[in-house]
Amino acid sequence: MSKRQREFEALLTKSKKSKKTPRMPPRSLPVKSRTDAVSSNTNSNDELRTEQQPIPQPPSQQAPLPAAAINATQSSDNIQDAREVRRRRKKLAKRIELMEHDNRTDELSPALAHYHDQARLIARTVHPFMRPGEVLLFGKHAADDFEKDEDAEGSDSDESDSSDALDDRTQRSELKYQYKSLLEMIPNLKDDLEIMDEDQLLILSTYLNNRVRRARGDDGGSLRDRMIGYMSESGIEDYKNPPAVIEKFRRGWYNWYTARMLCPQAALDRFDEDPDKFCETIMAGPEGEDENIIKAGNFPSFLYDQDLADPAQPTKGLLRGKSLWTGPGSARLARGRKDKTPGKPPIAWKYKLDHVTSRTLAYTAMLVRYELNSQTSFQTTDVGGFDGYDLFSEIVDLFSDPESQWCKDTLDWWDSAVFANVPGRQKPTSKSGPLTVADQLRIERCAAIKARKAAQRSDRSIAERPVSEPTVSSQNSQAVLPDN
DNA sequence: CGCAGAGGTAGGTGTAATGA
DNA sequence: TCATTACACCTACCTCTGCG
Repeated sequence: MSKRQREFEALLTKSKKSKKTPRMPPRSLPVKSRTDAVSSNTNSNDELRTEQQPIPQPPSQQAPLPAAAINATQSSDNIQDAREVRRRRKKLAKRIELMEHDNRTDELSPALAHYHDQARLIARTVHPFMRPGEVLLFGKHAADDFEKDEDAEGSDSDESDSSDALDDRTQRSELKYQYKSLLEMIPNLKDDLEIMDEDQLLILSTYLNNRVRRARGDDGGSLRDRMIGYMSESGIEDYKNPPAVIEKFRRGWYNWYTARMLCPQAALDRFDEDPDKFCETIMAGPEGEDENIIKAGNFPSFLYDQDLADPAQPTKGLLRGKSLWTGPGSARLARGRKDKTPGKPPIAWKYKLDHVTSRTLAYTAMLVRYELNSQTSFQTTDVGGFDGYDLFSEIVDLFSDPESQWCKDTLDWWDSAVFANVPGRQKPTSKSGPLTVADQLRIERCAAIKARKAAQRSDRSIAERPVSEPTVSSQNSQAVLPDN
């Protein structure tokens, strides 16, 4: 564990302890007491405040300045600023109070509906195992170091860098990405963090964490039984009639149906030769040449479209599967869900997601992997040395070069085969046949916008390097199409 | 040992949209 | 307007863990 990570852990632990010490039975706590607690907590804010963020005080408590130094305009500005900070603090305290209430009662306050929706989207579009507390602490205390990090990333990495240092940089980079995503998704977060104290941060973290966990649970549940239905489409005669129900503890390597889906695509021939022997090898803990056989980097067969898969080309047919995002009714439709379909709209419709990102795909893959295995409680590790966290990272990494042909083809496929009918989405232009005038104008318009954005990016590039990850979709950044 | 909280599951309920 | 559909997500309940 890196030094910085230990510092985060210590801060997180400290936050938890400081919260637990004065904990009272929440149900018996009268509303007034809770209000008092929230407002009194704002004082402990001082402990965490950085030097760059002076403590705003009401004008009456500010030390008097020498009369000669007082500029009338400045004085007026100070009063305005202090009022503004007081106003923000008040609003924040109210919001945190509601969150604390929701945390305690498991209710959903209507005033926080947007926070609730965005929080549920975190697991789905940023990281299924995000620890909001760690990310927020990182952002609050390390945001100033971002520039230094980016300078360091920009310099040629020293070959003598230890793997620990590399891990540390990777972790920081991931935390930075998650923090920036949170800023995009959670309303007012940047402003709130500036004035938020330790306890408020903990309440917000718990609020986000509860919703991340629930969204993950709900999505897993909705996939659980659908998975069995999809098996009948494997195309292999022996696997076309799976049992209607396979209990969770009988999945994984305990039966051929789920085992074949978990088997690495590259090892399917070996699996088909003797499925029982293959399963035994995995469950006994693969050794020697087989040690890495089911490591996350050897992508399991369920991630492939078996009609396209080609042993000579490991990426062919990869990541073209069914959709969590457009609902089960869409899984067998050529262009995804129809625009006009009875029933409550699925996730992609609700959040206006009109394309996938590496992270939404990785999230879905991880959930499916878990639903196929025999574990009865959610864990990232599984028999045979498999690690779900690695699977997530490996899939995100597949898209690290957005210019690669595979990356473009895969995202194009998702655009046309799954998200083609999302309302309000730009319809992809037909690749064959003459373009209409509107098509030509649209292409010109897109090209002009792209050129303008590229120019703006290059202007900013000195002061601010772009995050390497693809943009996370959110309600605030809807309709961002991948650059392909 | 009891309590509280975290993390999980199953099943019921709510709801947005369609179409008669 | 109302029945139907197909989904999201809420609720109740469970187990496990940490703490006093």
